[in-house]
Amino acid sequence: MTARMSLKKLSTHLGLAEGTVSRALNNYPDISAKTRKRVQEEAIRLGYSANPLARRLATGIAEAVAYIMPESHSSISEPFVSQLLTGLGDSLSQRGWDLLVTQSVPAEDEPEMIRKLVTSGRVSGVVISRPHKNDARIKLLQSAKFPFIVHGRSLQSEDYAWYDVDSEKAFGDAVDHLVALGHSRIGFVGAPTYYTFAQARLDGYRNTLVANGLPSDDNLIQICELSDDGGERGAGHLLDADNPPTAILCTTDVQAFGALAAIRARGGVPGKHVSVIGYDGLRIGRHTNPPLTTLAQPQAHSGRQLGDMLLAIIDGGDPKNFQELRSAELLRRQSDGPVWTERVQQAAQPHLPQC
Amino acid sequence: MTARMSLKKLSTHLGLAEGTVSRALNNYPDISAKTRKRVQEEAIRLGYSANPLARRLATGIAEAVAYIMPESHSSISEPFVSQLLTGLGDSLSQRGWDLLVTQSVPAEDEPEMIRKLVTSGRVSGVVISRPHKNDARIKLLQSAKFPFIVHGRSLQSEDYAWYDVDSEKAFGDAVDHLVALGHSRIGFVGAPTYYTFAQARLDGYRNTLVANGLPSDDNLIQICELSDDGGERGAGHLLDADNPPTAILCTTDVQAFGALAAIRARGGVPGKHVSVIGYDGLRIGRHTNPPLTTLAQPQAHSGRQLGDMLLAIIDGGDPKNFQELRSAELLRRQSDGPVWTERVQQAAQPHLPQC
DNA sequence: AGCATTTCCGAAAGCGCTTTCGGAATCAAG
DNA sequence: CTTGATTCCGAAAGCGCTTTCGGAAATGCT
Repeated sequence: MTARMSLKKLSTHLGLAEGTVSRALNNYPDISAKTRKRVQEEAIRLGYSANPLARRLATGIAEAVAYIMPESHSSISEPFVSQLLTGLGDSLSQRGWDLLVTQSVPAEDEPEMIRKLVTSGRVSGVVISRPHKNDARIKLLQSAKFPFIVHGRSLQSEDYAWYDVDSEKAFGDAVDHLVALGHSRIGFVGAPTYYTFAQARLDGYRNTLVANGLPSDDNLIQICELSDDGGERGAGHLLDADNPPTAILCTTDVQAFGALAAIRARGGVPGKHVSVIGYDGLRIGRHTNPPLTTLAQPQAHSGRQLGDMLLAIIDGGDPKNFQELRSAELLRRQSDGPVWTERVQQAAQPHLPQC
Repeated sequence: MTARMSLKKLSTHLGLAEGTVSRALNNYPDISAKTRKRVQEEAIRLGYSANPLARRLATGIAEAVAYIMPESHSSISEPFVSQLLTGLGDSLSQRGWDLLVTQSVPAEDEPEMIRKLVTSGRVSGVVISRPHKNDARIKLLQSAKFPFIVHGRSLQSEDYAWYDVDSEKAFGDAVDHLVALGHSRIGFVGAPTYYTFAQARLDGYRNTLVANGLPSDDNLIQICELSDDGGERGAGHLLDADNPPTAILCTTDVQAFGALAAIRARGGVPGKHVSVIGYDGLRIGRHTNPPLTTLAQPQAHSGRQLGDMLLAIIDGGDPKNFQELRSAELLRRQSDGPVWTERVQQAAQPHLPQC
């Protein structure tokens, strides 16, 4: 590999001052069209491109944003991270910016990590996932007046940018759907409610229950961790109680996988004896036993969207103008069905809705 | 946020020269223990830490490495990416280095992207995944004498660093296992063989077949894409042919999920009528129908390992000394079983091995 | 032709650090 | 009390760019 071309070499080669060449390359208006053309052509001919580190130091623009990895309690790799990063990378690469991935080290807490990140000047903005209802990171970034965007929302979400899916509404839809299928005892496998999304989904479940004239029974609610094991435990408790639910709503697909297992372990057939509905729309849900009915969020391009919005904010846009709420749709596969009774069973085999 | 502390301010505050303070902070031996202590304490008291961009420019060390995202043909998000990044991040953060995630933009090819990345000076090393048998990226990095490590191997792997799992051996083990269960017609759902891992797994399958005195029949081999749909198509072709296999080996778990679906779609019971074995050890395989028997690779800390090795190479270590071959283990769940025959069925219900 | 503009480029001062080099102060030895 | 060797720190030159500023050259005007 030949010695890297520098501005200095390029400028002496062209017989121009460094500053002139720099301005020509950056399309300053005070450079004649002729020399600008000459400079730019020679630059690409010699394969010159400015050293990003030097440029960043000189301009004070980091040309990079950081994605804060969600804390991974249970070493469950988040299935959405890869997709989100791809989208983010797409968005940033159009501008030639870098995507950093960071996580807090065990020794220090996350706000401290973010504080260091922000003050270090390594990045121009950050995106965070899975905010808590009262998220210290968000407050920190707000008070620092640092550009950021949230994948999700906290309780007070008026003053910053976010991209979220209305999971409260989604869970309402799911309850309506189950009620329409005849269910009146609907269980809920929740996640720790310091997560905003966990609270929202619980609210959607509860509120829609009452809206349908059904009681909201706390015995039908289990809060457990965001893993298949968590879901299995939670659903297990529900099923083992007196007067168990005939349907179970789970906060995430991964939990729902565990719920399916819990039902099968007790000799039941999910979708027949007990309905299960998850949330996320993971493709992998097509392969569970039975295929999982789920609330599918349109996360195909959420990363792209987050990136574009963050860039707009870094460019000076008002964060308040970048708040996007998408909605999830019920994707019926085979884990939901009409409420099961002996009568129905004798009359006819309960039909399984098709995917 | 108060104005960021700079070396200059800190040094005038201390009544020392900038250079002196810098050397004190960096533990140069020519600074007296007394002043060094004074400087370091005052630095942390005032919350000073060097601007990374300036340091990187001055030292010429990028203090960052890049992870090249595998090309995502089919928009299938790779389940292992998240875990790998976590491990990589762990390793790098100990040194305070950054982790960049990059991918090639549609407009340019991957080697070109890597060339730019390397010459830009933004990173001190790169890690790449899923190498081809004859990988242009590897050649490029080798000829540039740039520090890198490969997650996997190419055909010629003597001269660079890699971390890989012996999937040839793993597939041999799987064939032995199936033969021991009585199978003699074993199908193979492969991936494009420009991927080294795809070729290795195919080789392991073929060679072990002959080693067991069985013919290697090309009609039992289907090459298809790395997705559940690909696996379903491939397995479907196998099953629809004359004299179909009684067991199917799949290159990845995701493909195996599709194979399970193909069997079920034809009225068969995977693990009973037709055995299926995947590769990856994805946790999600516990929830398929039936739970997938798989070759589990110990990828829990592969990211960490890759990071540590790359750092050692950047520090001047000889890449040849950093080659690590791990092995995968057969994780029996319920998609494999003895070869199915009418006789066996009449004699007794085929038993399903437990997870 | 003469003056006021405008156009275009060179020079220089940073950006915030690191690192080499040399000299002043300190020390031990004669 | 010298001398030579050490110890410790200051000064300055970068790293490779950007950007402001001022002036020379070219242009417009009357």
